[in-house]
Order: sequence, then C-alpha cells, then structure tokens
Amino acid sequence: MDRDLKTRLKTLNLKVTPKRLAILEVLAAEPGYLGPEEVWQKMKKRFKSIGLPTVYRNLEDLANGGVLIKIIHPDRKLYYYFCGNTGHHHHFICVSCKKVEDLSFCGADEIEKEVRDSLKGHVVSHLLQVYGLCEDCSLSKTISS
Amino acid sequence: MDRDLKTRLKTLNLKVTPKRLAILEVLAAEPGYLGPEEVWQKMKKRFKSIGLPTVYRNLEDLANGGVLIKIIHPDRKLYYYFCGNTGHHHHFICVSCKKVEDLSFCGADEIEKEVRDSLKGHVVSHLLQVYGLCEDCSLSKTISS
DNA sequence: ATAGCTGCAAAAGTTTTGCATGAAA
DNA sequence: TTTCATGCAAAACTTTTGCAGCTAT
Repeated sequence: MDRDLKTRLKTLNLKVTPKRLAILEVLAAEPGYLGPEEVWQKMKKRFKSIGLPTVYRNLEDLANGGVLIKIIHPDRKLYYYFCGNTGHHHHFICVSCKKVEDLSFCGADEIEKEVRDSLKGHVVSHLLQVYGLCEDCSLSKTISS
Repeated sequence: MDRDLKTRLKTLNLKVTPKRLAILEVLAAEPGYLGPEEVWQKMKKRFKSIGLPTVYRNLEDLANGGVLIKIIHPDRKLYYYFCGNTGHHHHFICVSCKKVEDLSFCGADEIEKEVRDSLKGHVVSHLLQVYGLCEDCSLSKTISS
C-alpha cells in the first residue's frame, strides 16, 4: 500500500518526502474527509516539526493531482478526502458524523441536455453534494428524539 | 412589491429599516446572486454611510428567515440570492461572465432513492451547481479560438 | 547538482464581534 | 421606552506567500 502511494506520487512528478507520504497515508486511512487543521494535528504526532503551510500546500498539490478530492463544506472551510481509482462521482456527506460515501447518481446527461437545449450554452463542470444523515446517525437520532 | 417585502420582514420579526429594505430590494432585482461586497457597493450608491458589517448581518438574518438563499461558492465566499416564490432549484453559472441561470433539472428524487435504498440514510439537503459557458460567451470563445 | 520541499513569519482577505449611538415599534 | 439596528474599529480565522535553507532524485 505504501508502494502504491509512492507510485502515485511519482506519477504526478511529486517527490516522495516523508511528510507528503504521511499526509497521504493519513487521508487514505480516513473513512471521511479531514480539514488542513485536522491533518496538521495528526502530523504533529509523527513529526517533531511540521508547518501548517506544508500541510496546505501538500493537500492542494495532491488534490490537483487527483489523489485527493477537495470539497467545499458549508462552513466555508476546505476538506479533503482520499480518492481511490474511482472516476467522476459525487458524495453523500453525513452532517452528523462527517462520513463521506460515494453516490452513483450523477445527472450529467440530463444537465448537459438542459444546458444545451434551453440555455444554448455548454457545461464545463458540475458540483453535486448531498447532505444528510447516514444509517448509523439516522438510527441514533431516531432513538434519542 | 415593496409592500410584499415589508410584509415579509414583519413576518420575520425584523424591523423595517430603510437599509434592510434596500438590501432586500437589490437582491430581489438581481437575476443572479451577489456577495456581501457587491451588495455593499450597491448600497453605498444609495446611502451616504453604510457599513459592511450591516450588510453581512442583514444578509445572514434574511437568509435565516428564508427570504434569501445563501450559497457557498467554490471560491469559498458567501453569496446570496433572493428566494421569491420560486421553489427549490439549482443554477447554471457562466464561468466567463458570472451570469446565473435557473435550471429545472434537480435530481432530488433519484438522489433520495439512492440514499434511502443503498445507504439506508436520509437526505437533508443537496447542492447542485453547474459551471459552463452561456450562449453569449460560447459564441465569443468560438470566434476567438 | 538541481529542482523541488519545508519552516517560519508575515500577509492577505473575508467574515465576525464589541460597544456606543441612533431609529423603529 | 424598550428593543432592535447601525457604524466604526478592531478582532478572529482560515488560507496564502516570500524567502532562506534543506532534501530527494
């Protein structure tokens, strides 16, 4: 697995530094998404000295390389999560536990059709994010309320 | 129409001040969305003195009252648009001229079905934003490239 | 050797808060 | 008159940048 991560970094022409690899490992091991601050906290447990800007820069580079996906949360902060080899898809984000799950629904075809037919424009990209309660959080909400 | 806006403010237990009303009027007259800074610029043409915090506070209050809808743009800034009597819908945003157009496509039903059936969770809200080139910008891009 | 990383400190930019004054109900 | 709104200045926060020194290749 380390092997794979290193390979992915090399493919992107990013040097394999211990910190960069560690940032990637942390996110690869995370079921949901993390913000720069959270990643930094985890890094500080492993490296005696690591700067927050390093975390920001790496997250950005990794997201640009497609290894991570960057999402815009309604709190206006940045969050990133590890992107396996999955292609374009969208996410369900649990507003309670922050877990992220993949959705197969996309809607690209219908969107493209509407933009083409009624607006006479064309689509460059689209963003779909679904917020809700995951199974576990649905259950606990039901019990406690 | 002023009548309606005033009524909406009263319903929300918000006092009808000239500035609050003007902020609402500006957004009601806007086809797309505006950020606090843009709203402030427009306000400064109508009031000799108005503070940016006033704009922020009003936009927030109006959004909490459901008169405006607040969106988080990928640039991480806040934007608001007037929520007339149009129901839930999404937007096409021209990446070149920033024009916003309404989309009829939504996908809520399919999303809800997928979240219910495969994730066993439930949807609270969803965000769909489509970026592309509008008709006018498509044409000029075609000519110049 | 050289291109690319990192740390530190400082900057940038948006959004929020405190508080005294003024306006609406 | 009592509650809410506003202006101003300053704070709070997240994210970005500059630059000198260090590391991977």
